[in-house]
Amino acid sequence: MKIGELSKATGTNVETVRYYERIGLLPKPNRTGGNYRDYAPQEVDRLRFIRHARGLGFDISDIRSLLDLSEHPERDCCEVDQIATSHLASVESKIRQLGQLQQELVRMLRQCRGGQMADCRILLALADRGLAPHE
Amino acid sequence: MKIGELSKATGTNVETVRYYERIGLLPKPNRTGGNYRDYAPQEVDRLRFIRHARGLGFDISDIRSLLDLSEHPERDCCEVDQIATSHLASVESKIRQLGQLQQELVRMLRQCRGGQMADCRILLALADRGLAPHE
DNA sequence: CTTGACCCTGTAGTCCCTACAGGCACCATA
DNA sequence: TATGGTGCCTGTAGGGACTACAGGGTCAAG
Repeated sequence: MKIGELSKATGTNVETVRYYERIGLLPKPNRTGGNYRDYAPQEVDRLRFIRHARGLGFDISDIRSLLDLSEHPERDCCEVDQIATSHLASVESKIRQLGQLQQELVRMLRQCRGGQMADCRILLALADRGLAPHE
Repeated sequence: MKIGELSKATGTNVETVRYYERIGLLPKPNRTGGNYRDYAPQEVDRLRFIRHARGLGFDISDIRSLLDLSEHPERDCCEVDQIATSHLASVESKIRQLGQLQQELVRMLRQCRGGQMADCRILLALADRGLAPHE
């Protein structure tokens, strides 16, 4: 299976496949006579796994761990649980943060009554306090 | 006012201040005899504005526009409104996406009953389908 | 006069790709 | 057999928004 087919089968950009190989997330495949990468069918699964995990926001080092772990079927799966749990926590904290941003943006926008820049409430709101989006 | 004071007054990394200057977000300040940057007080406001907007997730090019607009007090503020509105939309869509991720992660984690890697539901869930986090 | 905190420039690294440039390999068609 | 088009190869640079040095200069206090 050539890189283009793997790419299509998994919905992954060809450049990304080569990138994953470069950083060691995908093993180096065999090569054909013409020096083309020649993938075994199970690489489709591995790459789907990677893409799905990336789609869920796991970072590459998490995925590296998950793949490593999955290659030791006899070991306990609590490490996997840990990675997923901590990722969930970070997703949830991001949701909370964004919720606050959203509220602040809504508040800013509600104050805008049109008019001139000089009185723009949005710019005022942005300028007003220091860093803190909270409070 | 030296760069370190500006940095403290705004809670911005010194390197970041120089970076903003390099990309033209902050004007080039005067220099002292010893070639130190010497900031006028209003730069504190400008930098606070920038950091606040960044904290709200506006990207640099948005901020550049907002700053440009704020320098034309006679113009209509609807462009500002537009930038903020479209940013709000993107925040809201990010929130929706993350909400879906969260649900999928929770679902995955609920299925984990501990045990061995070979039966790990989380790995299964990650491997199972193709790309789609949805459905 | 030396120490230490601060400042300077310039460059490289981070993360996760994406996008070339310049060149082979392969297959179908004329 | 020539040719064209597509796909593949390597290697490198870019992007966004910083961050982190290395290798120096400046300044105030002791």
